[in-house]
Amino acid sequence: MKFLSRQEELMLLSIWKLDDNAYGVTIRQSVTDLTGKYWSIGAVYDVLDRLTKKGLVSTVVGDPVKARGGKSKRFYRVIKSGFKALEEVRDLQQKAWVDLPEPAFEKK
Amino acid sequence: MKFLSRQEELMLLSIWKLDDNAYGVTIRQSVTDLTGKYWSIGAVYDVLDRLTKKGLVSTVVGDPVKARGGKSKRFYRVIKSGFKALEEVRDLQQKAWVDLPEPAFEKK
DNA sequence: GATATCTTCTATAATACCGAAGAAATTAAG
DNA sequence: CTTAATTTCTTCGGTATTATAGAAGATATC
Repeated sequence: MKFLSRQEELMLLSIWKLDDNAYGVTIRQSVTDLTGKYWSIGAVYDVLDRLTKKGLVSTVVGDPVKARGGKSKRFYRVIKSGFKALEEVRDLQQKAWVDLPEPAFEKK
Repeated sequence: MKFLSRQEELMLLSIWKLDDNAYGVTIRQSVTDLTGKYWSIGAVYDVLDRLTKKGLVSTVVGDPVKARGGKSKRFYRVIKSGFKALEEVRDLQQKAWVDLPEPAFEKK
Protein backbone atom coordinates (compact mmCIF):
# COMPACT_ATOMS: atom_id res chain seq x y z
CA MET A 1 0.00 0.00 0.00
CA LYS A 2 1.18 3.41 0.67
CA PHE A 3 1.58 2.80 4.35
CA LEU A 4 4.17 0.81 6.22
CA SER A 5 3.44 -2.87 6.16
CA ARG A 6 2.90 -4.44 9.51
CA GLN A 7 6.32 -6.03 9.39
CA GLU A 8 8.00 -2.80 8.58
CA GLU A 9 6.21 -1.17 11.46
CA LEU A 10 7.16 -3.86 13.96
CA MET A 11 10.72 -3.82 12.78
CA LEU A 12 11.03 -0.06 13.03
CA LEU A 13 9.59 -0.09 16.51
CA SER A 14 12.02 -2.79 17.54
CA ILE A 15 14.95 -0.85 16.19
CA TRP A 16 13.69 2.21 18.00
CA LYS A 17 13.39 0.27 21.24
CA LEU A 18 16.80 -1.34 20.94
CA ASP A 19 18.36 2.07 20.58
CA ASP A 20 22.12 1.63 20.33
CA ASN A 21 21.98 -2.10 20.09
CA ALA A 22 19.85 -2.73 17.04
CA TYR A 23 21.33 -5.23 14.63
CA GLY A 24 20.07 -8.33 12.86
CA VAL A 25 20.19 -10.74 15.74
CA THR A 26 18.83 -8.51 18.49
CA ILE A 27 16.14 -7.21 16.20
CA ARG A 28 15.10 -10.72 15.38
CA GLN A 29 14.93 -11.51 19.08
CA SER A 30 12.89 -8.41 19.70
CA VAL A 31 10.21 -9.11 17.10
CA THR A 32 10.09 -12.72 18.17
CA ASP A 33 9.43 -11.69 21.76
CA LEU A 34 6.91 -9.14 20.68
CA THR A 35 4.91 -11.36 18.37
CA GLY A 36 5.51 -14.76 19.86
CA LYS A 37 6.02 -16.14 16.37
CA TYR A 38 8.90 -17.64 14.48
CA TRP A 39 10.94 -15.30 12.30
CA SER A 40 13.43 -16.77 9.89
CA ILE A 41 16.78 -15.10 9.51
CA GLY A 42 16.00 -14.22 5.95
CA ALA A 43 12.66 -12.66 6.77
CA VAL A 44 14.31 -10.27 9.19
CA TYR A 45 17.09 -9.14 6.89
CA ASP A 46 14.67 -8.82 4.02
CA VAL A 47 12.63 -6.22 5.84
CA LEU A 48 15.76 -4.54 7.12
CA ASP A 49 17.06 -4.18 3.58
CA ARG A 50 13.79 -2.76 2.42
CA LEU A 51 13.67 -0.20 5.22
CA THR A 52 17.17 0.83 4.28
CA LYS A 53 16.40 1.09 0.60
CA LYS A 54 13.34 3.19 1.42
CA GLY A 55 15.45 5.51 3.51
CA LEU A 56 13.62 4.95 6.76
CA VAL A 57 16.65 3.80 8.71
CA SER A 58 20.32 4.53 8.63
CA THR A 59 22.86 1.79 8.98
CA VAL A 60 26.47 1.52 9.95
CA VAL A 61 28.80 -1.42 10.26
CA GLY A 62 30.31 -1.58 13.72
CA ASP A 63 33.87 -2.46 14.60
CA PRO A 64 34.43 -6.16 15.14
CA VAL A 65 34.19 -6.89 18.83
CA LYS A 66 36.61 -9.04 20.80
CA ALA A 67 34.45 -12.10 21.08
CA ARG A 68 34.21 -15.56 19.64
CA GLY A 69 32.21 -14.98 16.47
CA GLY A 70 34.03 -12.31 14.68
CA LYS A 71 31.79 -11.02 11.94
CA SER A 72 31.06 -7.38 12.66
CA LYS A 73 27.51 -6.26 13.15
CA ARG A 74 25.49 -3.92 11.01
CA PHE A 75 23.65 -1.50 13.26
CA TYR A 76 20.38 0.17 12.39
CA ARG A 77 18.80 3.38 13.54
CA VAL A 78 15.43 4.92 12.78
CA ILE A 79 15.77 8.28 11.08
CA LYS A 80 13.35 11.13 10.71
CA SER A 81 11.45 9.73 7.73
CA GLY A 82 11.07 6.49 9.65
CA PHE A 83 9.54 8.18 12.64
CA LYS A 84 7.24 10.04 10.33
CA ALA A 85 6.06 6.86 8.65
CA LEU A 86 5.44 5.35 12.07
CA GLU A 87 3.41 8.32 13.13
CA GLU A 88 1.34 7.98 10.01
CA VAL A 89 0.32 4.40 10.72
CA ARG A 90 -0.33 5.20 14.35
CA ASP A 91 -2.77 7.90 13.32
CA LEU A 92 -4.37 5.63 10.78
CA GLN A 93 -4.78 2.93 13.37
CA GLN A 94 -6.43 5.36 15.71
CA LYS A 95 -8.89 6.54 13.10
CA ALA A 96 -9.68 3.03 11.99
CA TRP A 97 -10.66 1.67 15.36
CA VAL A 98 -13.62 3.92 16.14
CA ASP A 99 -17.33 3.98 15.41
CA LEU A 100 -17.63 0.25 15.40
CA PRO A 101 -21.14 -1.06 16.02
CA GLU A 102 -21.83 -3.96 18.34
CA PRO A 103 -20.27 -6.97 16.68
CA ALA A 104 -23.29 -8.92 15.49
CA PHE A 105 -21.72 -12.33 15.43
CA GLU A 106 -22.77 -14.85 12.89
CA LYS A 107 -23.11 -18.41 13.90
CA LYS A 108 -20.15 -20.37 12.52
CA MET B 1 2.95 -12.86 8.05
CA LYS B 2 0.93 -14.69 10.55
CA PHE B 3 -1.08 -11.63 11.37
CA LEU B 4 -3.59 -9.76 9.32
CA SER B 5 -1.94 -7.50 6.81
CA ARG B 6 -2.73 -3.85 7.21
CA GLN B 7 -5.05 -3.96 4.24
CA GLU B 8 -6.90 -6.92 5.57
CA GLU B 9 -7.31 -5.16 8.87
CA LEU B 10 -8.62 -1.95 7.32
CA MET B 11 -10.96 -3.84 5.10
CA LEU B 12 -12.36 -5.92 7.96
CA LEU B 13 -12.92 -2.83 10.04
CA SER B 14 -14.70 -1.15 7.16
CA ILE B 15 -16.97 -4.12 6.68
CA TRP B 16 -17.66 -4.15 10.38
CA LYS B 17 -18.51 -0.47 10.33
CA LEU B 18 -20.74 -0.70 7.28
CA ASP B 19 -22.78 -3.37 8.99
CA ASP B 20 -25.63 -4.36 6.68
CA ASN B 21 -24.39 -2.36 3.77
CA ALA B 22 -20.92 -3.72 3.12
CA TYR B 23 -20.25 -4.57 -0.50
CA GLY B 24 -17.50 -3.78 -2.98
CA VAL B 25 -18.40 -0.22 -3.74
CA THR B 26 -19.24 1.00 -0.24
CA ILE B 27 -16.23 -0.77 1.19
CA ARG B 28 -14.01 0.93 -1.33
CA GLN B 29 -15.53 4.26 -0.38
CA SER B 30 -14.99 3.51 3.26
CA VAL B 31 -11.31 2.66 3.01
CA THR B 32 -10.76 5.61 0.72
CA ASP B 33 -12.28 7.96 3.28
CA LEU B 34 -10.35 6.34 6.06
CA THR B 35 -6.94 6.40 4.42
CA GLY B 36 -7.27 9.36 2.11
CA LYS B 37 -5.59 7.37 -0.62
CA TYR B 38 -6.62 5.98 -3.95
CA TRP B 39 -7.84 2.40 -4.03
CA SER B 40 -8.30 0.71 -7.37
CA ILE B 41 -11.29 -1.51 -7.91
CA GLY B 42 -9.10 -4.51 -8.26
CA ALA B 43 -7.18 -3.87 -5.08
CA VAL B 44 -10.39 -3.87 -3.09
CA TYR B 45 -11.83 -7.05 -4.50
CA ASP B 46 -8.50 -8.74 -4.25
CA VAL B 47 -8.43 -8.31 -0.49
CA LEU B 48 -12.09 -9.15 -0.22
CA ASP B 49 -11.49 -12.44 -2.00
CA ARG B 50 -8.61 -13.24 0.26
CA LEU B 51 -10.61 -12.55 3.40
CA THR B 52 -13.31 -14.82 2.09
CA LYS B 53 -10.91 -17.59 1.20
CA LYS B 54 -9.37 -17.33 4.66
CA GLY B 55 -12.77 -17.66 6.22
CA LEU B 56 -12.74 -14.34 8.03
CA VAL B 57 -15.89 -13.01 6.42
CA SER B 58 -19.08 -14.52 5.13
CA THR B 59 -20.62 -13.36 1.91
CA VAL B 60 -24.02 -13.49 0.32
CA VAL B 61 -25.27 -12.19 -2.98
CA GLY B 62 -28.20 -9.86 -2.48
CA ASP B 63 -31.33 -9.71 -4.56
CA PRO B 64 -31.08 -7.33 -7.48
CA VAL B 65 -32.57 -4.03 -6.45
CA LYS B 66 -34.94 -1.97 -8.58
CA ALA B 67 -32.45 0.61 -9.72
CA ARG B 68 -30.53 1.55 -12.80
CA GLY B 69 -27.48 -0.68 -12.63
CA GLY B 70 -28.85 -4.12 -12.29
CA LYS B 71 -25.95 -6.30 -11.20
CA SER B 72 -26.72 -7.59 -7.74
CA LYS B 73 -24.34 -6.85 -4.92
CA ARG B 74 -22.25 -9.27 -2.98
CA PHE B 75 -22.51 -8.41 0.70
CA TYR B 76 -19.84 -9.13 3.26
CA ARG B 77 -19.98 -9.66 6.97
CA VAL B 78 -17.24 -10.20 9.51
CA ILE B 79 -17.57 -13.53 11.25
CA LYS B 80 -16.17 -14.81 14.50
CA SER B 81 -12.74 -15.76 13.16
CA GLY B 82 -12.51 -12.30 11.61
CA PHE B 83 -13.20 -10.56 14.90
CA LYS B 84 -10.67 -12.79 16.53
CA ALA B 85 -8.00 -11.90 14.00
CA LEU B 86 -8.77 -8.24 14.51
CA GLU B 87 -8.44 -8.59 18.23
CA GLU B 88 -5.09 -10.22 17.74
CA VAL B 89 -3.63 -7.32 15.79
CA ARG B 90 -5.13 -4.81 18.17
CA ASP B 91 -3.33 -6.51 21.04
CA LEU B 92 -0.13 -6.71 19.06
CA GLN B 93 -0.35 -3.05 18.24
CA GLN B 94 -0.82 -2.21 21.88
CA LYS B 95 2.19 -4.23 22.94
CA ALA B 96 4.35 -2.84 20.19
CA TRP B 97 3.87 0.81 20.98
CA VAL B 98 5.27 0.91 24.49
CA ASP B 99 8.66 1.30 26.09
CA LEU B 100 9.94 3.54 23.37
CA PRO B 101 12.88 5.71 24.37
CA GLU B 102 13.07 9.36 23.41
CA PRO B 103 13.45 9.37 19.67
CA ALA B 104 17.05 10.39 19.20
CA PHE B 105 16.77 11.88 15.76
CA GLU B 106 19.62 11.59 13.37
CA LYS B 107 20.41 14.50 11.21
CA LYS B 108 18.99 13.70 7.76
C1' DG C 1 41.74 -25.50 11.10
C1' DA C 2 37.58 -25.96 14.01
C1' DT C 3 34.03 -23.16 15.91
C1' DA C 4 31.01 -19.14 16.63
C1' DT C 5 28.53 -15.05 15.26
C1' DC C 6 26.55 -12.44 11.75
C1' DT C 7 25.14 -11.12 7.10
C1' DT C 8 24.33 -11.86 2.11
C1' DC C 9 22.36 -14.49 -1.52
C1' DT C 10 18.94 -17.15 -4.18
C1' DA C 11 14.59 -19.09 -4.82
C1' DT C 12 9.59 -19.54 -4.08
C1' DA C 13 5.05 -18.16 -2.19
C1' DA C 14 1.85 -14.75 -0.83
C1' DT C 15 0.08 -9.91 -1.15
C1' DA C 16 -0.80 -5.75 -3.46
C1' DC C 17 -2.21 -3.12 -7.44
C1' DC C 18 -4.56 -1.98 -11.61
C1' DG C 19 -7.91 -1.48 -15.31
C1' DA C 20 -10.24 -4.03 -18.95
C1' DA C 21 -13.74 -7.26 -19.66
C1' DG C 22 -18.02 -9.51 -18.25
C1' DA C 23 -22.87 -9.76 -16.06
C1' DA C 24 -27.27 -8.22 -15.16
C1' DA C 25 -30.47 -5.04 -14.49
C1' DT C 26 -33.05 -0.39 -16.13
C1' DT C 27 -34.04 3.15 -19.54
C1' DA C 28 -34.32 5.03 -24.17
C1' DA C 29 -35.09 4.55 -29.26
C1' DG C 30 -37.48 3.31 -33.13
C1' DC D 1 -42.58 -4.36 -27.69
C1' DT D 2 -37.93 -5.33 -29.10
C1' DT D 3 -33.45 -3.97 -29.17
C1' DA D 4 -29.66 -0.97 -28.03
C1' DA D 5 -27.48 2.16 -24.79
C1' DT D 6 -26.49 3.05 -20.04
C1' DT D 7 -25.53 2.11 -15.28
C1' DT D 8 -23.84 -0.53 -11.35
C1' DC D 9 -21.12 -4.07 -9.78
C1' DT D 10 -17.97 -8.03 -9.94
C1' DT D 11 -14.62 -11.19 -12.08
C1' DC D 12 -10.43 -11.87 -14.58
C1' DG D 13 -5.54 -11.74 -15.90
C1' DG D 14 -1.16 -9.77 -15.55
C1' DT D 15 2.68 -7.44 -13.16
C1' DA D 16 5.12 -5.49 -9.10
C1' DT D 17 6.18 -5.63 -4.35
C1' DT D 18 6.47 -8.16 0.16
C1' DA D 19 7.17 -12.14 2.81
C1' DT D 20 9.49 -16.64 3.96
C1' DA D 21 13.17 -19.67 4.37
C1' DG D 22 17.60 -21.62 4.90
C1' DA D 23 22.08 -22.41 2.66
C1' DA D 24 26.22 -20.21 1.67
C1' DG D 25 29.72 -16.72 2.65
C1' DA D 26 32.63 -13.63 5.73
C1' DT D 27 35.37 -12.77 9.58
C1' DA D 28 36.71 -13.09 13.94
C1' DT D 29 38.46 -16.19 18.26
C1' DC D 30 40.15 -20.62 20.29
